[in-house]
Amino acid sequence: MRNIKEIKRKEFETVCRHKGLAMTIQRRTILDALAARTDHPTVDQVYEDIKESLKGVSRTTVYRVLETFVSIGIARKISNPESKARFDADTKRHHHLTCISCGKVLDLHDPTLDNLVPSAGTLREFAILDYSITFNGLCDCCQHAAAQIAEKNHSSAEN
Amino acid sequence: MRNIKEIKRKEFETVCRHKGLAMTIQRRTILDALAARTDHPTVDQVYEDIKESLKGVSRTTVYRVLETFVSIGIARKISNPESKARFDADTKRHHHLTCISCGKVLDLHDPTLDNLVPSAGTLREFAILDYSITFNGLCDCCQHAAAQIAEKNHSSAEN
DNA sequence: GTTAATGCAAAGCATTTGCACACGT
DNA sequence: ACGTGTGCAAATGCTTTGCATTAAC
Repeated sequence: MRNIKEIKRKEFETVCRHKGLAMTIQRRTILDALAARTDHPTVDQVYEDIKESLKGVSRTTVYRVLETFVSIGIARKISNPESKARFDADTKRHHHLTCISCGKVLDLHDPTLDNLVPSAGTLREFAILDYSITFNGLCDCCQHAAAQIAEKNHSSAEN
Repeated sequence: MRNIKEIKRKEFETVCRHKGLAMTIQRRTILDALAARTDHPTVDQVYEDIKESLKGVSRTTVYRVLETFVSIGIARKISNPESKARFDADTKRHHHLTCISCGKVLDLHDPTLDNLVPSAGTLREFAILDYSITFNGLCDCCQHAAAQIAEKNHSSAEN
């Protein structure tokens, strides 16, 4: 089994041939950049990642290409409470750990969470196609930062 | 037991006294408007709801007041892939049914989904504070609309 | 009377759009 | 060659900010 980048590229080429989409350098590069990250980059983060290797590329193109990926099903726009969109090349069922302090979004693959079904009575005529759980909390860094602040307050309270 | 509006107002008054926040007409009115809806309104929708009864209120105030509500814990900003923030006065644990066709977000209260814990091995140094499940699918209306289109295609295929 | 909250207008980001040019098929 | 995709710049939409005024405590 090849790496995720190779797999995504194949998937993309198949869809392109099927739908008559052009395989431009921009689309290839942006797909590679997206597949290389597991932290759900924003449009700007993807742009930063590719602008060195693809001189002259515009932010507009990154916006448009990412939307194209979502519409053909090889990427997803993930829900988050920030004011900017975040994208994910992983379209398999998985869940998210969202840091309420820094906004980082981590993937959580956990088979024990992959077969939830709401109680029959709670669903009124709604046909579920998929679902995703968002766990909100504090990531490693932010926990340490919070602990340091608490520590500081504690020692100054002692003086 | 009184209605949600009364309950929210009491909750708000308690927090205000505790934190020394002023109970302005704007805050009361915005809280009432938010508590009166179950469909996760945007800032603009709240503004539209109150501008008649509170002449001269500004959008800026609605933005600031809703953020205040989130920071004191009497409302939540909900995750969604749109580019605008949506708010929810229901701060109890609950889940969402999101229609991928029309964008509507319905609440799902289901105790069987309220005590999920990820497998120990899957969590790397992340402190979970809360979580919410988003079920994506088709609401009643959109299912019917889809069925009608399918029906139409089927009968024209017969000709 | 103090301090915090509001309203206004302007600024700030993220995102979208129109149009001419360039590129992939 | 044709039509789609891209780059640029301007426009749009949502949100935030600075500052003077107003209102709550």
